[in-house]
Amino acid sequence: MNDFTESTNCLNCAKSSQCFKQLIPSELEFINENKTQILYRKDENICKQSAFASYVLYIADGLVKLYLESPNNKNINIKILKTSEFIGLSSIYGDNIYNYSAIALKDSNICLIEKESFRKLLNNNGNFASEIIKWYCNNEKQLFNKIKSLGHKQMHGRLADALLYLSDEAFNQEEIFLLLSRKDISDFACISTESTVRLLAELKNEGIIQMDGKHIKILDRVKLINISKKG
Amino acid sequence: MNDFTESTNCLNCAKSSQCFKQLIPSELEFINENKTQILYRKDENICKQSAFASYVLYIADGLVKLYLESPNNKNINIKILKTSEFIGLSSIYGDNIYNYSAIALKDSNICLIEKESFRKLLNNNGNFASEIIKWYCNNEKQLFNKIKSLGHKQMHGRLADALLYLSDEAFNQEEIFLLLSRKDISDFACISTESTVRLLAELKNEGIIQMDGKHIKILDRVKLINISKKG
DNA sequence: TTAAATTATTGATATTACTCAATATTCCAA
DNA sequence: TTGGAATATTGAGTAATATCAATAATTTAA
Repeated sequence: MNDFTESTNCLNCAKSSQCFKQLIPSELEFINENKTQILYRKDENICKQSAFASYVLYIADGLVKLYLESPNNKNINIKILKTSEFIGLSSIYGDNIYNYSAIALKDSNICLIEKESFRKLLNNNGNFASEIIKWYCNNEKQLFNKIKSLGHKQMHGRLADALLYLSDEAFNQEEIFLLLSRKDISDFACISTESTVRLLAELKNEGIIQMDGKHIKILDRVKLINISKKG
Repeated sequence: MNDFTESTNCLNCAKSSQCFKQLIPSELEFINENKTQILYRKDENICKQSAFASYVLYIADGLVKLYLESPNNKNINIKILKTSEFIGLSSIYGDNIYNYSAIALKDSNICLIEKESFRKLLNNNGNFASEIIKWYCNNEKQLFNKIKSLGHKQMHGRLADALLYLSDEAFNQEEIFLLLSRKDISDFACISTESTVRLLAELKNEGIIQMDGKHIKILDRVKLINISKKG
């Protein structure tokens, strides 16, 4: 963590998102004055669905799981966020509450940015706002993929989608699966934990994945994509 | 339709969205020069999933169904858009293709706005961009609701969600259900058409809805909300 | 290190919801 | 108006998947 103590100043932050590059120095200074950085330990709650949202959160360094909470402990995992990503962006103009919960998958440095300041920057700097819109374009596509997976696919297809997502090269250096329980995986696929276990065993038998405890590796991505397509 | 012939000029368009109010006259003029208005007849395709997206579409007047296409005619209906709403916003910065298909539920006047011009405005006018971000905040919330509905709810809850959405007061003057087939309703709930028919009959028997052919009216919204909550 | 708690696994069963098939109804065009 | 196509409805059978229960393995905390 020590290499980030130096970057608590936004002006020379090494983990800056593309959108911040659109800001002029005085604007960056403005952000810097209206943010706090907090270290969340693994498994700590970063934000809670339905809670009052005063800040936009930015992952200076870390790994975070976003999920929707439902009654009966039936959560839905939405995605895993990495360094340089935002949490709770939509609270800027939405209901002033977080629409989801977030938990640290490993120790994470999170910047809390005053919502009001963020709004001011959006209004004053169209390039900055455009970058945020860019983020939303991509975000929407991801949510559509989730909806497609949940809408009409059955177990096999859903789990394939979850595994493909979690093994995406975007997470290359992170051993994501080591940080997830079977329930986490099933909450990504939105199937029962028992079904997840059974299907994972199947995939292992078929040589599509390699599995040893929490360690899971995709051996045959093409077959997995086919399972996903077949639904 | 006739009362819109006069508003093909953006500067005095009566159906202007909140975001356009952020534009100065020269910017409105700029939009006006880079858009075309087209009348789509009921049931006509307005945009097609995966097709090349050159325009951002704006509903000057009409009613449009957005849906995701999957193989096997298993579509997923996402939402119904009314006058003053955008279609295909995310193609501005995304993959340059439409992420969904759209069809006119009734005759609709659609403005096709050059993507490049739209981008230019976003970059130059933070207030305009902020309004678009506002739209995205709300959009995200809706998609999360969809995901919650599809993730762990079973038939009854899903259909309740679909009916609650379609009977929302936001559509007050539109007799939405008259424009939808049973398959449309089931594609909103993501359940089979046969199940939809059976459940609708149940709801009618229980006095929760009134139904006569395509005409459906919610009689007991509270009970429907309970069904939705119970999942 | 050991006991307790949590998580993972497996099997059997029950529920859910789809598919298929048959029929009825509605819509549409000639 | 009338026949044909599309849509809606109903029933029966089946496939998919969750739940429950029991056990095993792993993790955690004292």
